[in-house]
Amino acid sequence: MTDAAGKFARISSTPAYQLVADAIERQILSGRIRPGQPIGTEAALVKQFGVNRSTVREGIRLLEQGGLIRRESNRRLSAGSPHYERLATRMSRALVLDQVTFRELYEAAMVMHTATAEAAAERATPEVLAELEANLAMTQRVADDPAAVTELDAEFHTLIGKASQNRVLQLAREPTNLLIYPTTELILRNVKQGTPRLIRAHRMILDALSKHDPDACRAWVRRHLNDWRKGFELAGKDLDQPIEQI
Amino acid sequence: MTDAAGKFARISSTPAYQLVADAIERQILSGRIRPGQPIGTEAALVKQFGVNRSTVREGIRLLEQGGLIRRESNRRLSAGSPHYERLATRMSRALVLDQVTFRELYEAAMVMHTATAEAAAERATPEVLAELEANLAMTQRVADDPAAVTELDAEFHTLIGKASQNRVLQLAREPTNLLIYPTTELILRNVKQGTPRLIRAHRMILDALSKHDPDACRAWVRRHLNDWRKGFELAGKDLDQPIEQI
DNA sequence: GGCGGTCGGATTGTCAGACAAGACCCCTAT
DNA sequence: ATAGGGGTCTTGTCTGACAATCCGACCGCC
Repeated sequence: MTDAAGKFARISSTPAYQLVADAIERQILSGRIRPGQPIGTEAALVKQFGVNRSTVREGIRLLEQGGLIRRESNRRLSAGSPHYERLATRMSRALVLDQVTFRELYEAAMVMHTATAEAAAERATPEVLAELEANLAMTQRVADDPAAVTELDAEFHTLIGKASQNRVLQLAREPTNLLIYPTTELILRNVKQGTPRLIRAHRMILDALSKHDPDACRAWVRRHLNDWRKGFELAGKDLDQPIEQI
Repeated sequence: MTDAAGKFARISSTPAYQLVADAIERQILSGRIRPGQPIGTEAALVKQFGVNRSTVREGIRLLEQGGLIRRESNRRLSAGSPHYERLATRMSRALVLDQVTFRELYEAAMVMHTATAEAAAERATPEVLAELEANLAMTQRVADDPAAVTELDAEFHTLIGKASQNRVLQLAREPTNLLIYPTTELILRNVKQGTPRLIRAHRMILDALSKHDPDACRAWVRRHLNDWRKGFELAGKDLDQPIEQI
């Protein structure tokens, strides 16, 4: 990017509130302030940085949205590791704004969900299996309520992510989960076979997980996702359409 | 907010600056304000929302960090779709703070990078192939500078993401890219065979992409990642260690 | 007529100070 | 010992102000 010798570096004066935010961020990332530990009061920060309270507050706001700082119930600010859920919503929002198509979503979900399921089959603990079992039982109980089934479906897949014990995969997967979620309800309402097929798929996936059988697990997740795609098309949607806002 | 009659309303008491941020965010997400379009001036927002300028500014800061709003060269604020790079750094930061291990990173990268490469083999355009070719040529030229090779390696993999034409996968993958990156240099410095093997792998991957051969592409990416893992262990690191900060 | 310099308005970044509403804390009265 | 009361601290919001900068318009000069 830097070419001929005569050019000078692009001048960029960083605003003070940005510097404040950077400083606090470094403190947290370097571990000097542990997650959960309270950040100083605004007055203290004013003294430390030697700037006005308004400036400090603007700097804090920069970090607050990112989740690096969160408000306790007391309104007091403390450092907090940004949790995945928040990041995931942000990611899916970016994808929506970028007008990603359902085909891209489907393809990516296929890759990541099968991989997660495979890992989960190898490592699922009895605790997670119990949670999944409870989830499935609840799904069967509310089978005639598409909204409830949809919600439980999302939870089911999040639980599989948990079972995989791979947080990188979990984070990478979560946005697709969020984006698939709103269409599931639409499908369940429009496609008769939807709910029974969903429950059957969950049953088989859970069985495969219990038996620690990665291949069966992968196969059924694949089938489950294909069902989703077919239901999507049956509901009269086009796969190459951009996904809509949530 | 104000209810004198009884204790009915569970007071949510959202701060005003948060409300301002939410309002602006809705405007952008709903498409009423297109990316790149300037948001009003602070004075205008003050008038619209009926709050003080400080409050408006705090609201703006909330969005600024997320990339929903960005400063033009004029310092003027305009809407902007948050781009992946920024999100990716946020995601990798979260993973670091969560003390994710290298094994998790390796496993997730294996899944997503092979899938991306496969998709890229099917869809790579001549333009991207040319970019990759240029990248590889440059890598060979600076083969004795680990830092430069590392940087070009990261770019190589980002280009493969681009070639896959799947933005969901691209976003999901990017954090692993960022996290692998800093260790690559370490490996290249400590392992003699590192650079030639890296170049050879890139060569083979690029050939497979050119021939639109997904299987070969997948195989070589897999080998490339295994090299990374082995190099990591050869450099005396433990796969089950949490990844360090960037 | 084209060019560069200058000026004024608009906008952002920063500051000082103030006040209300809660949250917190310590102290006391029962 | 516990409930209540008051003082202090902290955050959220507002008012007002000023410097730096940017932008556009205007003006004089070649």
